[in-house]
Amino acid sequence: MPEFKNIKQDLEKEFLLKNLNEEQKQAVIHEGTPLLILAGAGSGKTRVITTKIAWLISLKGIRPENILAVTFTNKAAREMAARAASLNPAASGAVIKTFHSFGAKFLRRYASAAGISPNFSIYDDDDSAALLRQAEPGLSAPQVPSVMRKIERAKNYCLEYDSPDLALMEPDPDFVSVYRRYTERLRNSGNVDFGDLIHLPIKILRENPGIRDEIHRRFSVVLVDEYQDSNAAQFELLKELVGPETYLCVVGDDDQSIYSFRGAEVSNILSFTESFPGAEIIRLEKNYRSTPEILRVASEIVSNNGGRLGKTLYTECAPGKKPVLAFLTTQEVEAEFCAQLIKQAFDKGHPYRDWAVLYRTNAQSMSFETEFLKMKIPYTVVGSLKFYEREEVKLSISMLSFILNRRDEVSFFKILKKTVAGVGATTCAKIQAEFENLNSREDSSGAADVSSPDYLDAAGNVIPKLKKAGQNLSSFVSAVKECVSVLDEASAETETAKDESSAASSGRSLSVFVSMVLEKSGLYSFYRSQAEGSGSSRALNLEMLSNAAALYPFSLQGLLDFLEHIRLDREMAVDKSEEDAGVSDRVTLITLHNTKGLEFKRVVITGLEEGLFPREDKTGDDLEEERRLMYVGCTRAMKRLYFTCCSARWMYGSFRPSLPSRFLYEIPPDGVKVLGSPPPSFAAFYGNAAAEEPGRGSAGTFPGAAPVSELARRWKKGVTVFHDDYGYGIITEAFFSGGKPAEQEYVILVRFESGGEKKFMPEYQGHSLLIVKD
DNA sequence: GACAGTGAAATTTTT
DNA sequence: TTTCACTGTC
Repeated sequence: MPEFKNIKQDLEKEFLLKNLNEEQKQAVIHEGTPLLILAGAGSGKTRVITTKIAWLISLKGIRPENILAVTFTNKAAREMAARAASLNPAASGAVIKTFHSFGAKFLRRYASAAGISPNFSIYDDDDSAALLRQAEPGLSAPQVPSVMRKIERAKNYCLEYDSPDLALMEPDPDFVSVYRRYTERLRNSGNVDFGDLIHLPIKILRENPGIRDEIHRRFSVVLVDEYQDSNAAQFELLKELVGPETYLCVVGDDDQSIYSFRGAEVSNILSFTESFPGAEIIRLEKNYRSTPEILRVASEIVSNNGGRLGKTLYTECAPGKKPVLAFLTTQEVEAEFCAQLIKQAFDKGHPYRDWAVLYRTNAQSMSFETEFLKMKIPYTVVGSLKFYEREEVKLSISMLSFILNRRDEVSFFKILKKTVAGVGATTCAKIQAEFENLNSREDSSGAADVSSPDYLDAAGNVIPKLKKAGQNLSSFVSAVKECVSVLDEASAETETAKDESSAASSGRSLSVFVSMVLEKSGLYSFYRSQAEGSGSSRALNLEMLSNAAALYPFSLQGLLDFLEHIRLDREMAVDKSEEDAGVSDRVTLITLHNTKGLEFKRVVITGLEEGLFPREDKTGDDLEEERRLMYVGCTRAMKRLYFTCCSARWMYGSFRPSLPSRFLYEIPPDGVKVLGSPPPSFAAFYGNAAAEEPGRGSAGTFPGAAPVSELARRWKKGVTVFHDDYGYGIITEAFFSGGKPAEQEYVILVRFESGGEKKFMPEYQGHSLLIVKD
C-alpha cells in the first residue's frame, strides 16, 4: 500500500511544518552537510530542534536510537525530550542528554579502555579542590582555587599533564607536576572529576578505532543545542563523535555566550564553517517574543560588540511601550521602585508571575527580598542555596560515595574530620601514610582496582596505634563495613530476583538503605544533637535526601545511579515540595546568568552601574561578555522592560557613589523613557532627551561630572578617526571612566584597521587623533 | 585537637 | 560588613 504510506507521510509533513516560518522549515528539512542554525533570542530554537528530531524519525526513516542530541543543562535536555516526544512519541527512544551525562554513560560502558573502574563516582568542584589540597599540601588556601581553575582550564582545552601544548596555556613549569600529582591521585581514588567526563571519552575514542567505529555506526545524527556554550574539549568530543557519515547540526547564538568564565569558547560557533568544511548556516532572525521597542534596545546594545556572526532580529509583535530607565538613589529605593511597579501592575490585573527582577550578583537579591516581604509581594529566588550544596547533605552524599568506593579519599577524610570525634589532621595524615604504604607494597601495576587496599584497611592498621580516637574510628570502620555488606547482599538478591522474574523486585527502595547509612554513620544523631534551630532543619534535610532515593532500587546499581543523578543534576526533588507548599503566582528574583532560556512578560534589570554591571575589572573580551549578558537580560522581556540605576550603593560595608553603566550609554536616547534624575554626565551624553517626570525616589542626585556634552557629541561611537601613529580606525566604544565621580574622564575605544584597539581620552589627545567622518 | 583571634577578600556558575 | 582560613594558645 505505497499510496497509503505516502498520504500518511504527507499528513505527517504537514503536521510538523505547519507552524514554522520559512527559515525554520529550511532548518528542519536540511540534510547532508553539517549545519549551523544561528538562532536569535526568542526565534523558536527549541521548536526547530525538536521538530527536526521528529522529522528525522517520521520522514527520514532514522531510528530514534541513532539520534544523539546533547545540551548543557538537564533542564534543557528534559524539555527537549518532552517536546520532541509530544511531536512524535517515537522520539523518546532518542538519546537526549547533557554533554556530561552522555560522557558518564559512555565512560561506564567503556571504562576499561580508560583504565578505570566502571563503578566510579563523580567528584564535584569542591571535592576536586579537596583532592588537590590533599595531593599538594604545600599549596596555601588562596592558591588552591587558582590552581584548580588552571587544571579545569587544561581539561577544558583537552590538555593532559604530559601534553606538549600545556606550556602554551600555563608557562609555570611547576604546574605540570602539580597537575600530574592531582591526576595520579584522582586515578588512584577510582573517581573522576567533571572534566574527565568529557576528557576521558575523547581519549578512549582517539585511542580505540574499534570503539570509534562502533559509535559512528550507532549515531547517524548528532545535534547540539546552545552550541555557543561549548568548550574546547566538548568541541573535540564532538569531532570524535562525528564520523564521515554522521549528520551534524548545531544550534546556538553567539550573542548569548555568557559562560566563557566556565570555559565556553565563542570561537567554536564563530568558526564552525571552518571546522566542518562545507557546513551551511541558517539564520533564525524572526523573534516571536519581544516588542520592537525592546528588541531595538537589545540589538543596539549588543551591536557594540566586535567579533559577531551578526544577525538582524525583527519581530512582528505589536508595538508596545518604550523601555523605561529609572535613575534612583540607593538599592532600598531601587527595591521600592520595583515593588511599586509590580504592585501597580498587579492592581491592573497583571499577575506576579509576569515579573522577573534581574541582577548581576546573588548578593543583590537581599534588598528585594526585604522589600517584597514588607509589601507582601510573593517571590521566589532562583538558584540560591541549593539543597545538594548544604553541608549536611554533602556530607551524607560523601558517606554514600565512600560506601560505594572505599578508595575515595576525599569523601573518607571529609566524613572523618567532621563526624568522628577525636580525629583530626594528625590522624588523617597517619591513615594516608598507611594507605600509601599498603599500596606501594602491592607493587600495583598502575590502576587501582577493587581488590587494592582501601581506606578501611589503612584505618584498621592505624587504630591500634591511637589512643582515645581509636575507639571512635573503630566503630566508624565497622559501621561502614556493615553498610557495605548490607548493600552487597541486597544487590545479590536483586540480581537473582531479576533472573527469576523482572517484576519481582524485593519492594525495598534505596531510601531504606540511605536511612540506614545515615543512622549507622552517626550523621542523624550528629545533626539531631546540634542546636535546636538549624539542627532540626538539618535533620529534616537528611530525611529529604533519603526520600529522594525512593525512586531507586536497593542495590549497588541503584546507589550508583542515585549518586550520579545527584552529581550531574543538582536541581530536582526539593523544588517540587517547595512549589507545592507555596503560591504559584510569584515574582521571580534571578541572576542574569540564570535567565538564559527563560522569558517573562515584564523584566526589570537592576543595578546598572559601572563597577557592578559591568563589573569593574572587565575589559576586552570579558567586557563583551558582560554586554552579551545585558543582551540576554533584555531579550527575556516580552512586553515591558525596565532598567534601574542607583547613584550610590552599599557594598562590602561601605556606601559608595556609583555612575551609570556604560551599557546605558549604548541605548539610543529616543529608545527609552527616562525617569528620575540622571547624573549630569548622562544627561549631557543624551543631549537632554532625558528626564521627564521626576517620579518617586528621585530625590537622589548624581555626584560630580562636569558637562562634557560637546566632547561626547563629537567623539561618539561609529565615528571614523585617523591617528598619526596607528592610521585609520573606528570608535567602537565611548564612555566615562569609572573611579571617583569627580575624576571621571571621557574615554573612547578605537579599533584600527591595522587590527589593534586602543583607548584615548579625546580631551587631551585631540591633536594626534582626528575625526575623519561622523 | 579544639577554640578564639586576626587578616584578606568579596562575581557570574549549565556539569 | 561578613566570611573564611590561618595562626597561635590551651
